Amino acid sequence: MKILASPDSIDELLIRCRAICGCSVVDLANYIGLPVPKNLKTAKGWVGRVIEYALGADCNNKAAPDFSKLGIELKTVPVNAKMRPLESTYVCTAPITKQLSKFENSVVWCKLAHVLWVPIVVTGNTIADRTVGMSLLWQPKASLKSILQSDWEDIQEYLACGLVDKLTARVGNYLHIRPKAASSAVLIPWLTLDGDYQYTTPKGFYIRTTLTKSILTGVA
Amino acid sequence: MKILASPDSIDELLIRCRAICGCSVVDLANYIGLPVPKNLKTAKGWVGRVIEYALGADCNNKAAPDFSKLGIELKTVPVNAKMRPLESTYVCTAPITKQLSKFENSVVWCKLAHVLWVPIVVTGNTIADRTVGMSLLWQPKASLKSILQSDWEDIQEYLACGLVDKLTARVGNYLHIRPKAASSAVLIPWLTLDGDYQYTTPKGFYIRTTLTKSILTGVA
DNA sequence: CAGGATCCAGACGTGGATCCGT
DNA sequence: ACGGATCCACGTCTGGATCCTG
Repeated sequence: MKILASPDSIDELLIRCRAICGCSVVDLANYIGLPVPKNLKTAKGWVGRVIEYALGADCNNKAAPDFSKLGIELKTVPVNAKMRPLESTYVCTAPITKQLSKFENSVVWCKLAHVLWVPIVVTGNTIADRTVGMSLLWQPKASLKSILQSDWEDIQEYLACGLVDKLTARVGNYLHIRPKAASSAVLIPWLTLDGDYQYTTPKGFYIRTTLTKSILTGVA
Repeated sequence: MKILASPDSIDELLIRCRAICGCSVVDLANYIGLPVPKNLKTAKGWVGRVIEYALGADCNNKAAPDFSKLGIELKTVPVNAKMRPLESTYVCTAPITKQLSKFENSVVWCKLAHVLWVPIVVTGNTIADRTVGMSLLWQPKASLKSILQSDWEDIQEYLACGLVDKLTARVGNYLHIRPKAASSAVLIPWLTLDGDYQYTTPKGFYIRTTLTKSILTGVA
């Protein structure tokens, strides 16, 4: 398999982005030497992995940004022909205990502060119907950061108040919470304000398509 | 592979122990359907797993006793022809942060409160030279419990005082600390009293052969 | 169509212990 | 001989996301 080193500069990263723009994801995978699954039902993260390899992201690195030397996070997002995002975007796992009190120190902000968005244009139902779009290196404007922070603080508020079961995907303007687990059967304990244990499915932070749409159109 | 249910009673467990007493470990593994490695260098925990299957211990159960219905922990211990233990016995991982303040609530005590010792008689250097000895269902006498507690408290003292690097295998009469990791390259952070981070290899609680010898001879 | 459910790969942690150099 | 180093299996967790149903 062809392994690319992590890019040393933003210029190098952007050159790589231009190089894969327009490519079919299957062609990219073949070039790299990654096996191509029949469909994405049982390989949901496969496209993301292809792009990681194609751009030389440091795969298998935990809490660090994908491009560690540059401090940049990579996010692939499926879009239709009009560049409208088809899915919300996973950001990171959400501890169901209260996090750090400052948004700036949160994993969410760490991930979203500097992102390379790689749109994947979806033109049909097969895995062959996915091509790489034009990448966008992005940092949130101050106004957006405020909204994200406010969403994040709202969510922390639910946790601090022991309202885990009331914390649904409906909470949050741009940033919200969704289940993140192998299935709804996976349960983790959390401590209520009464000191009792309750159980809930693990959660993740996601951003809504309304926001990714604004990002991809250059509005955010 | 032949899977045995967890025993429902101590009698049932002891009957199983008698049934495998005298058996070659390789024969047992073949009967169960477990592949036999060439040697133990690269399969160090293999004998323990064979005995788990042979007795119907709940494998793959985390903090719980091996025989969950009975609250009994299973320990295999290699011994020579004179029943002298050849190795110290691993008890559990040792958090390098201070544990609970009461020995009775510690994982160490939880594991050692009720143990089924299965001696494995080692008569040579090959994997074929290991046969199951006579098992011993055991609970520590009060006098021993005091010593274990004292050892455990000494160790907690080192941790509380931020003396992780001074906490070697020399500390403790019967219970002591040893490295427990894939290699000495594995490092975990710990917080010194000064608030600094330092790194150390993960540790485990072990009991010395002097103690297991006393146990197997019925003295402890 | 959005909220909830689900899926894979690979890293990591833990329980099972024995190896090995001084 | 014993203190420190090491090895496998396997369950769990995390990062990568998309599926699916009312």
